Parts: sequence; C-alpha cells; structure tokens
Amino acid sequence: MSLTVKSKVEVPELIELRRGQIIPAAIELFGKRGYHDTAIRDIAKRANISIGTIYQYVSDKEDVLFLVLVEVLNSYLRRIPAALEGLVEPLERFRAAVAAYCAVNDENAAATVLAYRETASLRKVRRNLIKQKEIETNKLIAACIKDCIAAGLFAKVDIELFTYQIVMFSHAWALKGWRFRKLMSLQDYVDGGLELMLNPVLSPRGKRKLARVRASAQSKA
Amino acid sequence: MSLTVKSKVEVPELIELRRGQIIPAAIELFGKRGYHDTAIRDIAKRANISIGTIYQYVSDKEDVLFLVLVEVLNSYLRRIPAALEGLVEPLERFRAAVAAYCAVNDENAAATVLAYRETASLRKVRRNLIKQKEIETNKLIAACIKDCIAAGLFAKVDIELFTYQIVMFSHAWALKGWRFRKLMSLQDYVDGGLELMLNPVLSPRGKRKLARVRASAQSKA
Amino acid sequence: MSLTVKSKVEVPELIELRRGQIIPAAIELFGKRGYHDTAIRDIAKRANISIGTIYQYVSDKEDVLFLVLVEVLNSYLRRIPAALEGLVEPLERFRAAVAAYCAVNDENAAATVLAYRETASLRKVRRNLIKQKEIETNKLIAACIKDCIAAGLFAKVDIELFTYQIVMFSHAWALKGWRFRKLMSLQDYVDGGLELMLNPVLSPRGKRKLARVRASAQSKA
Amino acid sequence: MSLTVKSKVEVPELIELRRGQIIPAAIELFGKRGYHDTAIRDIAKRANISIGTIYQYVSDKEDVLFLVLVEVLNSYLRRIPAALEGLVEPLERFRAAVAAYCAVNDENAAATVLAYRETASLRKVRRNLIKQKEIETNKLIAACIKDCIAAGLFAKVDIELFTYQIVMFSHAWALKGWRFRKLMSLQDYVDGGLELMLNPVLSPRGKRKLARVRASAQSKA
DNA sequence: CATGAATGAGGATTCATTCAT
DNA sequence: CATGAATGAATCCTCATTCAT
Repeated sequence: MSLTVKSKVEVPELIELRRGQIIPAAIELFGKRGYHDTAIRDIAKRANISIGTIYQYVSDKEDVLFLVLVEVLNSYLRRIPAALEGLVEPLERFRAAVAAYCAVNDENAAATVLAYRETASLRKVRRNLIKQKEIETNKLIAACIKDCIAAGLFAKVDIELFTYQIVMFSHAWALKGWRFRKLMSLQDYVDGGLELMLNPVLSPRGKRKLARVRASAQSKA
Repeated sequence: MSLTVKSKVEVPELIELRRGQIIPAAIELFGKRGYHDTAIRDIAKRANISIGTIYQYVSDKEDVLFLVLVEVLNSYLRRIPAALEGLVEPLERFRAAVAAYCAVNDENAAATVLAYRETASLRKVRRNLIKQKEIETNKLIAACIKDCIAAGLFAKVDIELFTYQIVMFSHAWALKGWRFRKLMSLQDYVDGGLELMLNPVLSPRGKRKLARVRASAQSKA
Repeated sequence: MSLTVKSKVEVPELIELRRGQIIPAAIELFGKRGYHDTAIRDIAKRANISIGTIYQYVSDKEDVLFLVLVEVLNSYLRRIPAALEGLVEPLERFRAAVAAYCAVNDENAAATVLAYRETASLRKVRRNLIKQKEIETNKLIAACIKDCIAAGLFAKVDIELFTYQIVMFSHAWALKGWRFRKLMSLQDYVDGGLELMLNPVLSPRGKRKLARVRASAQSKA
Repeated sequence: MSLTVKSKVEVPELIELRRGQIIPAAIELFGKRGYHDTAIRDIAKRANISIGTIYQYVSDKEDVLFLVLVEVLNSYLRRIPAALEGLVEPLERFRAAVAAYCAVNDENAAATVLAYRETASLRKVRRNLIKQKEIETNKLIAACIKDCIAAGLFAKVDIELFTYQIVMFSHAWALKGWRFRKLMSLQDYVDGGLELMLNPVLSPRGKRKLARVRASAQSKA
C-alpha cells in the first residue's frame, strides 16, 4: 500500500512508458533544485506531458520522490553485479566492485546527493524501504570482502565497518565532488582510496596477489 | 552582503540575544522536520518571540538557515582544538581529534544530517562559505596528520584523501546512525574505525608508538 | 433543447438500455454523497460502463442530474394513481393517496432529499420543469381533495394550502427521517398525521364516513 | 474540536469582526450559488478581505459552511422568544410563535433553503449539532403547544407531530416560495395555515377563545 | 523595538470533458 | 459504438513577508 505506487491506469506498458518519462524528468529537476523547490508542473513540462497525466500514474508528489529514489537505488544495485561479471579472482572482484560503485556515484552524482537530501522527505515505511535497498547494495560489497577473507587475502576485519568505509568513500566522491573534482581524477581517487583502505587489511598473501594484479593491469594498459 | 546577515536592529547585544533565541529553535526544528517543512511561525513559537521580531534580526528565511549552518559548522570547528588541548604527542593528538569529531557528530547528529540535506538550499555564495568552513575543519585534522608524518609515525599518505576518509567516517556515524547505533557503541565505532584506517598508514615506528599509547590508555582505565 | 437530453447515439433501445444503467447508479451515488461529491468516474464504475459511454448518452454532468431528478419525480407520479386503482369512495381514495405518497417517500428517502438538495444545481429551464412535475404530482392529491369536497365530505378548504400540507407532511418523513424514524413507525406517522390534518377539514358527514371507513379497515385486519 | 471553529487569531473582538464579515458574505453567496459552486476567493472578494485573512479565522471551507449554518439556526432561535415577549395568553403566544417563525423563514428564505441543501456537506458531528439546534428551535414551539394544552385550549394532540407540522409549514414558505409567493401573501399563508392546523386541535373552549382573540385583533387593525 | 494581523503569490490536486483507437 | 488515457482549468490552502500599532 504505502510501498507500492498506485496508478489509475492499469496497462503495464503504459505505466512503464509514462513513469519512464516522469522519473527521469524528476531526477533531473529534483537533483538540480531539490524536491521542495520543484513543482509538479515543472516535472510535467520537462516530461512533455500534462499535470493530469502525472497524477494518473502517481497519487502524490511524494510518490514521485519515492519512485525516483527507488530507481536511483536500483540502478546502483544493478551496476555492481554487472561490473563483476566474468571476474572470478576475489581481489579483482573486490577492486572492480569498488571501482564500479565509485563510477556510478560519479555518473549520477546528483542522484546520490538527492538520496542524501530527500530520503527524509518520505514517509517512514518508504524511508525504511530505501534504507533496505542501501543495505542490499552494501551486501554486494560485503560479499566481495568475505570472499577475500575466505581466500586468505584479507585479514579478518570487521566486515560491516569495512563495507561502510567503502560505501562512504564512494558516496564521498558525489557528496564532496565540489572538492575532489578540483583535486584529482576519479581514477586517482579510486586508486588512492584503495591504497589507503587495502593496506590495513591485506594479508601477506593478499599483498603479493595485489602486486601481481597490478602488474597485469599495467601491462594491459 | 550576502555573506553577512543584515539586521534592522543595530545594538550588538540585542542581536546576540535574539539570534541566540532564534538559532537554537531553528536548529531543533530544521533538524526534526527539515528546512522546508518548518515555518517561520514555528520557529517564532519555539523561540518564544514573535514573527516580527525574527524579521528584525534576519531578512529572509534563508538567513535563518544560513545562521544555523554557520553555527553548526562553527561549533564543530571549536570542538577539535578543545579536545587537543594539553596533548602534545602527535599520535595521541590525532586519535583525540578523530574521537572528538566523532563525538560532536554523535551529539549533534541531527545538525550534521541537516548540513548535508540543506546546504544546497543556500545561495551559491553562502553555500561556498559553508564549504569553506568545512575545509577549515578538515585542516585541523589534516594538521594532526601532517604532524604524525613529520614525526615519522605515518607513512607519506595523500593527506587530502586520508583527511576526508576520517571526515566521512565521522559524518557516517551521524548519516548512517540508523544502522550503526543498532550494531555498536560509538566507542567501538571509533576504535574499530581507527584500527581500520591507521594500519595502512602507520610506519613501523608509528606501530610501536601505538602499542605504547594503547598500553598506557589501558592502564589508566 | 435544454429540456431534452441530447444523445450521440440515436437508437432508442440503446438509449433506454444505457440510461437505464446510468440513472440508477447516479441515483444511488448522488443520494449517498451528493451531486458535487460524485464523480462521473464513480457513476461509470457503478454502472459497469465506461466514462466515454456515459458521454455518448448525455452531454453534461448536469444532464445526468436532470435525468435522475426527472426519473425520481416520475416514479412518484406513477405511484399515486397505482395506489388509487380500484378505489372509488373519495375519502378512501384520499387516504390511500396520502399513504401511498408517504410510502414512496419512505422507500426513496434519499431521492426525495436529493431533489431538495440538488434541484438548485440545474439550469433554470430544467429547474422549472422539475417544479412543474411536482405541481403535477400535487394535482393528483388536489384531485382527491376536490372529490371529497364535492362529495360533501370535506369543508371548503383552501385546496392549494391543504394539498401542500399533505405534500410537506409526506416529504417530512424523508427530510426529517433522522428524527421521526426514532420516534414512530411510518404507519403511526401516517395515521397520526391524517388525524391531525383531517379533523379541521372533515364535514359532519365526512366524520361519520370516516368512522365507517375505519371500522371496516379494522375488521379487515 | 470539530464542534468549535479554530482561529489563528485569538483576540475575540477581531474574531467577531472578521467572522462578521465572512459569514454574511458566505450566506449570500452560498444562498445564491450553493456551497460547492462558491469559491473561497468569491467570499473573500465579497467580504472585502483577502483569502489569507479568511484562513486565519477558519481552518477549512467546511468551517465557513458550519459557521453559516450555525448562524442561521441561531438567528431563528433568537427570533421566536423575541416575538413572544410580553405575551402571556397561551393561544396568542402560539399564534405569535408561528407567525414569527414564518416571518424569519420569509426574510431569510435563501438561508432556510441553504440549510436544507448543504447540511449534508458537513461532517457527521457537526451535522448532528445542526440537527440539535433545529430540535431546540422546535422546543420553543412545542412549549407553546404544551401551554395551550395545559390551558385546556388544545386537545391532547401528539406534540411532536403537531410541532413538526408547524415547522414544515413555516419552512415550506421558504422551500416552496416559488409557488406560494405567486398565490398569496405571507399574511394569508399564515392565516390560512393556522386555520387549517388549528381546527383539528382546538377544544371548544379554545374555539371560543380564538374567536375573541381574532375579534380583538380585528378591532386593533 | 516588538508584535502579529493581513496579504496574496504559488503549488498540489481534482475531475469534467475530449478524442484517438 | 465503446473505451479510457490525456488534458488543464479551477480550486483549496499554505506560508513568507510586510507594516500599522
């Protein structure tokens, strides 16, 4: 009920089509001006549909925000597995996951910032669902960490803490982009961050492995 | 002009008195309901003054937000030096700075979240000023790091990156409080985080020092 | 033109079929929620047809209200003659007419209330037509009164006034149902009312007749 | 809570002043166009105040309707005792009460019609309060009837029924004004109605009294 | 200086009606 | 003929801001 967004139109293709117009328009405007300073009228204009049409696929302005945030979080949730596809070596997978997550937060910086700013504007149930989605995303990273530990590449660190360190590191690129973008490239950010975060964690075996991984990466480049 | 908040009343003592009523009320309400969902009327009521009086010391609702954010950032800026007072040993100072910053973010979690949510609602000049204040705070931490490096306790890490790692770590306690508070105490959070962040950074000498610092901390307890 | 409801479909059977779906649905909903708080969409849903179909047989929401009110008034117009069928004795006919009119207003209380509430929402021409229908209904009762006078059963009262007294008495059962239904049965209401209204009107002969009519009614029961 | 209308302004004189502007404007417009077809903007314009001011003395459009209906019913409630002042003879009092009630319904015909049309638009609690007020008004008339019975002027009729007969008779002048005003004067309506309604009720003594009352009334005129 | 009543622009939402399929 | 998605005018209501007292 509060977790699903009710639509007056029932044809699934139409719902997909229209929400596919509404959500991107809203992401853009919410990202630029914030939720409260964006009028439904603005979204309608940007989406090239009428106000009335929006209200046929959504029953509230808050519904739009909810759809937007779910979409953002889902897109993050999709990107990490995609980046891991084909990779089997645990350390490589870990590094790919971090790089991918940073990349998403780079491409959708406004959306990440939006999630931080406006999740609080949702009703509690929905706010919780958004948090749940964040936890799910975190699990993807936690899994990589566990694999590295299992493979003897990482010491037995606090997984939750280490996961959040990586999550915050990735979000920081979006949240503090105004600072970092002046100072370094995303590539440097990821490399420097991994350096900083991996050292305390790598076992001796992990260090050797890392050296090899780096060498091969370099030879490819 | 946009950096200072204009007041119709010129008596400095009055300005201080009234703003001293307005700002805490606004911090509380903005923190609870957010900037947009808090009406000037609400702030007036909480501060036990009239709407008219608020507008005598402020020319805008945005002014209130600005004053609030400046106050929050300033309070952070004051806390770190206070925590370092009397300490001379670089590693101890570093650890104290981190602990202090985490503590402030714990005590004023709502304010920290507020800064993340609503800084974007300020005009550009002011937004920049807030960012500047954040940079100043960061410098306090960066200075500790530099001292540790100079003392040969830390390897020559990227200072900016390491500083932000600590900053985000501290903010995370407020931003992700909904998660961490269920999992651990602030003490454990700080300890676990320092463990995670220090290892990659400590020089061999630093590691020995750390062992001693810890031992003495334990004997005190 | 304003007195007839235009239909885009011309087949009379279809018009009858569709309006036969629309009107009952509208009577129910208008009665329950009122004209303004009932949406065409609601009527369509209740009638199991589409909004578009409604607009094929009606050109306005007001058309629906008009059809509804005409239908209500017509049904009243049909009920009185039906109740008089077979009766010849003037006093009996009079009493039957009153009882029948009260009964209709009992069965369709919501519709009677609706007529009072929403006739004013019609355009003037149509409002007048509805009033005309009311006058026609009243004539049925007036005729009974006249017959009683002609038969020497009633004194020469003001027919218009007496008619309206009866009309209002019948409507009151619907309009003030919230009061009367708590206090008495419809039967008691009709009997008590007739007692009250007849006395001032009956001639001596009328009184004797009434006594006989009552006696025979009793013996039947 | 739902029975009182909340005001943001607390000064009683101001509340009285502003509501004294709002309510008459609303009575006029609701009476003319109905509740739903009257916009708050229209009321504001007619009352020569701003929309915002209305909402400082009322929290809802429904509040306005409620205030209007309460005012209408109260004015009725005041008029009957006023008309009875100084009169002691029960039959005279009864006749004066009826005449007064008819007169109010004549002067405020639109308001009476409004009560019939729009009471249903109120929330249940308030609708009940309005009904309660109607019952109170009825009691004033019922009391006159009781006095007449006690004085042996009326037979022992069903008081509730007789009261409502008079109430409906008075309302009918407003509700069916479109008919009666063409046919007779208010004076004739009252006289004719009383004739019709009193006859069945008057005891022999009552009849003699009535004759005297009439004679004296005539000699005065 | 302090007050808070008055203002009205601005924004969310509804729903009668149309029209392409 | 039937359908129901699309439209946007219309309306309620909020709240930042002003200004007379």
